[in-house]
Amino acid sequence: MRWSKSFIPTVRETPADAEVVSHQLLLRAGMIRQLASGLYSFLPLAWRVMQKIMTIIREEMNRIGGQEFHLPALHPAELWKESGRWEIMGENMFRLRDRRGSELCLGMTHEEVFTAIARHELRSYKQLPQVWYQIQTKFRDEPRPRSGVLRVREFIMKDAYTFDLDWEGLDRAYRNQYEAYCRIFDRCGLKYLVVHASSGAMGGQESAEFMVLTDAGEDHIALCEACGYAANTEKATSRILDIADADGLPVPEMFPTPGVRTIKDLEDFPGGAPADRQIKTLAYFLDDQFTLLLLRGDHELNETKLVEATGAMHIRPAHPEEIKAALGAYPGSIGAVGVTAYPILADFALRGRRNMVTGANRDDFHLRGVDVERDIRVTKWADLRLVKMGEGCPQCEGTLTVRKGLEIGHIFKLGTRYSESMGAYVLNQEGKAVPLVMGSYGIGVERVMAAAVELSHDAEGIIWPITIAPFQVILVPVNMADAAQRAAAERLYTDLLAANIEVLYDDRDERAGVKFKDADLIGIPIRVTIGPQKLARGQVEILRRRTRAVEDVALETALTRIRKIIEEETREVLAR
RNA sequence: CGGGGCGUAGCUCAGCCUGGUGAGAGCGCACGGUUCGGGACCGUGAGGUCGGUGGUUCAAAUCCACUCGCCCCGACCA
Repeated sequence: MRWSKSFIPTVRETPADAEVVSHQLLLRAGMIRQLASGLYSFLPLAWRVMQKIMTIIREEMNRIGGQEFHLPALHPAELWKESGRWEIMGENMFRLRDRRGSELCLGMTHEEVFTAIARHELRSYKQLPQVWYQIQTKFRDEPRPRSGVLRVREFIMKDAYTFDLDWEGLDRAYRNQYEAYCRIFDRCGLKYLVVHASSGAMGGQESAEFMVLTDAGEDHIALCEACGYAANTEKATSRILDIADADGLPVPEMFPTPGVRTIKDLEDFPGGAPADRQIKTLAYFLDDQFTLLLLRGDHELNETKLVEATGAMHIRPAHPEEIKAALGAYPGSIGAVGVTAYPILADFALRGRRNMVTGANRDDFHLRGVDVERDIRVTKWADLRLVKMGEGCPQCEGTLTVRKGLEIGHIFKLGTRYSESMGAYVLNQEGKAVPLVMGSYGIGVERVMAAAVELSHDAEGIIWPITIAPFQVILVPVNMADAAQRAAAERLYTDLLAANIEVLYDDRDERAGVKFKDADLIGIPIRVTIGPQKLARGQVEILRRRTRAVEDVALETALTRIRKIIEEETREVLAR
């Protein structure tokens, strides 16, 4: 490709509203442009990268027996009503009506449609297992699109679905996908982590996320260096030290705490208590049921765990006025002692604790000497706590650190969640109808591209892993006005093309500095420079973007050498 | 949805607080010239409904109201 004929609109200055590195660099490299909030156009350079990623994905999916489909993005509402997700997805789903008034939605994911195909067509265990996938656009009306291409409302996802007769089959399918994912991300040159995850709105039993560690990510991952435990904090558990409580009072005692509203206030208040001796009381509505949630004062609620523990579909914190009406006090003075009218969920960390301090349900008063199990009618104990940096690993004696991660892939063991709700059954060997056991597996294509940028860039621009780079080689004659340089460049260009090497030929009539800056910015792994001095000696210069290592080679042997370097670079991507 | 911020040339921004000078700068773009291995220099030029609507005023980019859009921080997910 000749640069002079290409559309590669690089920009010098970083656009003001780009915060994360991948957003800034993809914009500056002339790869993406924003159309509206959460909607991006992919320009030719970006599309080349995405196609390479998709090719790698296809190869690995096909390798494990995957069969590629292409399903509609527009779905009838009935399908989603059958699975129950028409309600669950709420505002995140784009909904519309056709001219006859029928309800439709834009697909957020494709469990429903694939299951609908499966239930019509799969009848016998003899047809199993099946591994189906597609690479297709998904629509999600995100409450807050952000970080460039990382969180958007329309994106390309590779989604795969497996159908098996039984759980052993699903385990195998899941394992295959897991390994395929590892190969995909390895080949894309990403350094990633596999973490235990919550399955959220997808439902199902077990799930794992593929994460790239970067501050641009939105997830928090708890890691143990000692044993390798890694979990999304939505799911993570931890070991915390037992606290030995002194004997308390025979009965809780109310005391005035004027102005005390927070855990911190009460710590500082004379006669108060350290955070780990306080009971934090939160009021939530769980599907319209007012509920009290109890945690240790220094612990934070994990809403994902709350949803999983209760099965609630919609949760929200209660408003101050609602709390006042229910308990007789405003937040800051509420507690669960003596409360019988509402369910009370308590975190395991409060079990057996005595001599605690909590709100008295009277503004500006607290209770001391509270023995949790004696004084509070807990309806359910659960793990509700968000793990924190520095707590103990749940699997070994190590310590957890918490780091930010970007989710690039997620695999789920769905089980029979969809096959049962949507009636996808096959006959087994005994002639008995059994629900298909399903798995679902997703990769965000744009995120893979952005993650590569987040992980691999420098002050000058992007450094693409050669496996997904838009071009393998960029050829830059330093001065197009020099006939000798131009002739040499044209010849090498023709040779590279003939050798099937992906080359971007910077034939623009620009100064060398401009070309070098642009080459660095768009991140082509191998730069071949043709300049006056070296050319006079019959040589060209080869520079590697990542290491900046430079070597001069004879013009005649350049092609061979470049081929060799491409092989080396490719090997290095896989080795990293 | 709650909180914060921003909309002036293709891009980055100044001007606004304290209304009134011919709406500006740098970069980019076009043309001419000199340059030519790390975003060159000189000259000339094109380019704007100051996000939109309404209002206040003799006078609005500037003040007020409404509205649209975008970004960032918190609850969702590839």
